[in-house]
Amino acid sequence: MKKEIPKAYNPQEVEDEIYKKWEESGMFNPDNLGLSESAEKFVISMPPPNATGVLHLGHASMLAYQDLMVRYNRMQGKNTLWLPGTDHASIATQTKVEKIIAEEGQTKYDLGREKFLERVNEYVENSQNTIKNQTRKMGSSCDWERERYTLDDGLSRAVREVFAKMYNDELIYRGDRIVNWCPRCESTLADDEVEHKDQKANLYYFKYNKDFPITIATTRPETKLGDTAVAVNPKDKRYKKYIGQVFEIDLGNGIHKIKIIADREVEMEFGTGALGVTPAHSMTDWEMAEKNDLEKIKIIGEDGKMNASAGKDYAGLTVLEAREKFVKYLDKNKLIEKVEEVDQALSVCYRCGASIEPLPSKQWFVAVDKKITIEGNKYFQNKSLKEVALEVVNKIDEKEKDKIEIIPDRFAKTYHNWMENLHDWCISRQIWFGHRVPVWYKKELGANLKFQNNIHVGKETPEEKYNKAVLLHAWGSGPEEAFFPWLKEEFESRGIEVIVPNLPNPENPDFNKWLEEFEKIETDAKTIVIGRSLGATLALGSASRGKNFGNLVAACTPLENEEISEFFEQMGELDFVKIKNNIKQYSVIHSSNDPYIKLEISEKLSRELDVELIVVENADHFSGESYKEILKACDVWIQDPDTLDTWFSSGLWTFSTLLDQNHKKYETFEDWIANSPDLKRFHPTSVMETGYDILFFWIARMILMTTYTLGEIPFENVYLHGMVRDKQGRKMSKSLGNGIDPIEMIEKYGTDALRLSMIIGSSPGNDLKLYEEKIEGYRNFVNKFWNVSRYILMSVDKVPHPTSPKRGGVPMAKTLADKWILEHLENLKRHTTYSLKTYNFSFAFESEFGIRDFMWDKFADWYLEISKIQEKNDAILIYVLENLLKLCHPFIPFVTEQIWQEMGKEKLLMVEKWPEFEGKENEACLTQINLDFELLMGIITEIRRVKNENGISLKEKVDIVIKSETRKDLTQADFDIIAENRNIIENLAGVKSLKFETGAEKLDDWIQFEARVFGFVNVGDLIDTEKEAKRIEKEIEETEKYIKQLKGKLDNKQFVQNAPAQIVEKEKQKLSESESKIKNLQEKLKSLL
RNA sequence: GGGCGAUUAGCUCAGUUGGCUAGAGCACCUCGUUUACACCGAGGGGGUCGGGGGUUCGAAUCCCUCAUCGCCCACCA
Repeated sequence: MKKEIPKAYNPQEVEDEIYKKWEESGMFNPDNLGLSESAEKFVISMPPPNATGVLHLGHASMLAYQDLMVRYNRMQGKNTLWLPGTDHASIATQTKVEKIIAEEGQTKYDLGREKFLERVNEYVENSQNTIKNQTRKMGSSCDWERERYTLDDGLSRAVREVFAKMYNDELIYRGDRIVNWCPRCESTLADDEVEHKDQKANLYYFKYNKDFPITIATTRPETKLGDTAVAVNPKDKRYKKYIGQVFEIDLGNGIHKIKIIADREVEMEFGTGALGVTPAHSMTDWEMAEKNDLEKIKIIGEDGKMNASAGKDYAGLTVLEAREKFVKYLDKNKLIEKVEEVDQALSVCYRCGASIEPLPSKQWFVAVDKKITIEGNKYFQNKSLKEVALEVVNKIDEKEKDKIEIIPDRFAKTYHNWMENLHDWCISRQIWFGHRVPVWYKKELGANLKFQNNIHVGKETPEEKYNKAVLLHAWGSGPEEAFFPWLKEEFESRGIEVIVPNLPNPENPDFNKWLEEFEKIETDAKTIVIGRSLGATLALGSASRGKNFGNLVAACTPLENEEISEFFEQMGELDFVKIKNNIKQYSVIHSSNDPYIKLEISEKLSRELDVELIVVENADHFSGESYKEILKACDVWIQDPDTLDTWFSSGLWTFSTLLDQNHKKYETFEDWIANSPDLKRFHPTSVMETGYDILFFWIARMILMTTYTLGEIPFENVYLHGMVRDKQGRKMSKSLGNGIDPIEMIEKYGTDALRLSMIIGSSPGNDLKLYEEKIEGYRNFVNKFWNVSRYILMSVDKVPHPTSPKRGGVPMAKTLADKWILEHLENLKRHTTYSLKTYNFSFAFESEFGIRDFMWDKFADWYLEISKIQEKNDAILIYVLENLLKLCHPFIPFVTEQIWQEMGKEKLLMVEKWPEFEGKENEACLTQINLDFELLMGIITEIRRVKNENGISLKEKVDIVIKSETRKDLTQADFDIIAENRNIIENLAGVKSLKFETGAEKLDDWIQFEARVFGFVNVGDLIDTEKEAKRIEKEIEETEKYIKQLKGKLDNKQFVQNAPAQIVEKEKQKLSESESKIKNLQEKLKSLL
């Protein structure tokens, strides 16, 4: 063919084009692979990258491993699907956008829920595009036609359906319990979203008052304002007498009853052995309070500030301010005994790092311990979610085929341990971005609602315009001018008195005074107070805790006048007076996305609701219809304002992505599941490949949700990769400035090089160190491969197609070198296949019989050099190259495909068939051929060495004598091999004439190669005899030592008796080889001196 | 406090059920402008396998212990 091909591989020039070719071929989509129905499947659900920011090395490594598996399996002829997508990542994304708008000087309350969500969606769309393009850059062969996003219409319905199903099975419930609260995110967190940070803290020893008999110790004095008990160990003699007694204390926020209780959990050695119990603000204390029926006083609000219950001295202060103030108070009253520095594990939010406040709150939970039976579900027969999740995963050393196998299996232990200790999962989040909890509350008019807190006041309150409006809550948005005065008029025209109370001065709010005004309003049931949505920069928060503000109506949002008018007409139909008299609060949201009006209730308020609730399985039930229908259907429908934990939707990922996205065809969930073709074809997925850091967050959730919903495991295997770190093993982070940008590396070294640098040296479950020199090294490998191909394509006359002449597909080998390279190629096929099958990716490439060694050392450095000397065998060159390209393709798809195209192939390498081989895949199969060839290599290397060490140029031709003095040396067959391949030795080692001398009587004893070669080569007079003699002396010395060792071993009766016969035999052989070697060395030494 | 992992050449790592005089790549030293490749070729040096103890004929590999580093879990307030 003799082609002109660039001297160096330039990835930048070809990668994009190749990717385009792949994508346009349609072969990423399994439907186009032309496979039969019965073809084995291979499916990976791509762990959806967060819809935030850009692709980092973690994603890049994940894509490299997955694409490797996917390409390998596709070439194996499997029905291969790699389904890509993105995750909305509620808290992470929301936090990110909040930061962005903060730079513009705004908060989410300024924008309101809708405008804010618009901003989020805008942001998401943008970063999704970035991620998608970068995923392509990595060469990912995923099916873009099946791309999904967790907020897609179909996936969202799946979320609602599963929620409803679980609710009906009583696996989802609403409970008023202590939860982890992040004051920064203003949301609850699941237990595993809380991180612990070690830090020093002061442990204060003090008494509540002078008369109190017990000194307590705490690191959080401010919480003592909510104490209702002191716990001691029942065995503690010091306090035994007090157990059961009740003391009254006053810390400035009213009289508290403190009961002395006994609890075995209390450590006698820590502090004073007495623990002040704060039920509302400590997980431990909460449990004690439950057991002992204690009062729970909530003194810290959702905003992280002290509330009214903490007393007027503390209300409105941050926790830290309150702590300082309270310590001062204790100090002033001489109640502090001592202060000690202790180590403490501070709970912080895994997203924003803010300190977590445990708070009691009404939230939605998934019951993990409730046993249920589901018809047609083989797992759930009187079993709990937790039990099933434990049951379907193989333990270490357990290898049941229909169970999930975790690789590496040590993580199975971690999984089981974690799952066993799982508590009910709190799934509601006070985040705006995400799947809204699909629960609508049917408000029975007349129920008593309690207004909570969360009155937000913005500085920009247009006091002049509207006579000081009250802002009731923060969502909704829009031009107040559009509706506010009009709304007031509407009420008044209906004979309702409207009062718009004064706002507290935002600069210096006197909340108590302001609250008093509200108290007054409450007494007048005919009064309505109109609120208006506005940004909240200042929150009243805890100061208003527990207050009933009476009949408040908040109307938010950008309603047009006519709409408002229409709305109130409807309200009239519903007996507006009745509503007025009974509904304490509601708000009206008009969404620009939806054609209907929803009736909603303020965010925080809803948690205080105690109303009948109705779960609506499919919100689309309402869509397309006007709010009239809603209003007709029931009195008032209020959707829960919270959204679901992002892991709730990701937990469905393997199957929600495979459900028919044209979901409106299906009326019921069961119908949808049963009739989605992709779900039938591709679920359960084959491998879940992801980082070990989300084993609990995600893997565990998928197992829970999928076994429950489908009665099927979500995946057969879990392959966990490690984290990418820098050369020192540190995490890559912006603050350290040690991050590597994958895109920058791709531009510099090419995608293939980057992929290899992440695949090599990585093993399941272990972290990977990555640095630029490493990537550079694999760039060199890629270039070497390029040049090997270049040489072959330039020197071969034409690419035979198919390869011929052939013998079972393998071309005829003429020479020893031919046979040798073919033997090793067969071995490489076995080795690569076995390694990939067993997930030993790095091993496939880097080990003794791996790809690197074959391509660079055996093929390029030996075979190609020999092919320049011997009669050229085009068929073999092409055969080896083609096979090597196929074997390497999953690792380095771009360069291999490019070479394949240079060869003039019509079909894409991507869909070529994986090389076949005979024999066992996990055994190296090397024969006499290999030993013979190694003899040649050994002789050549020895001649080169001697020449090199004696300053003789490799090019300079010398005379060489190969001697064999003893009968255990070279056999006649060996001499035949050497003679046959004499020209190779002469060319590669620079030899003028090659002579043999043998003193052996019999040459048929077979012995190992090292002994045969070492010391035979004699280059005569050309060497520095003194230097060479020294070297040989040293060698003799070492060999003698070795012989002594071997003899000692063989003289040991126990060794001969106990060791397996073949081992003993091996040792004997080694001994005879060494003895022979030493004789040769001595002989040589003699001839030198 | 509990659990897991790591510790092998200057660096990054192999070393699969215990059995080649412990290997590779990079770096290093010497030599080399042979039309595939200097992103290369030839040759070479370099390790008490973290320390100590044990099991065994035999240990980098199995057991115990100590040390250092890293990670995960946990309500010592």
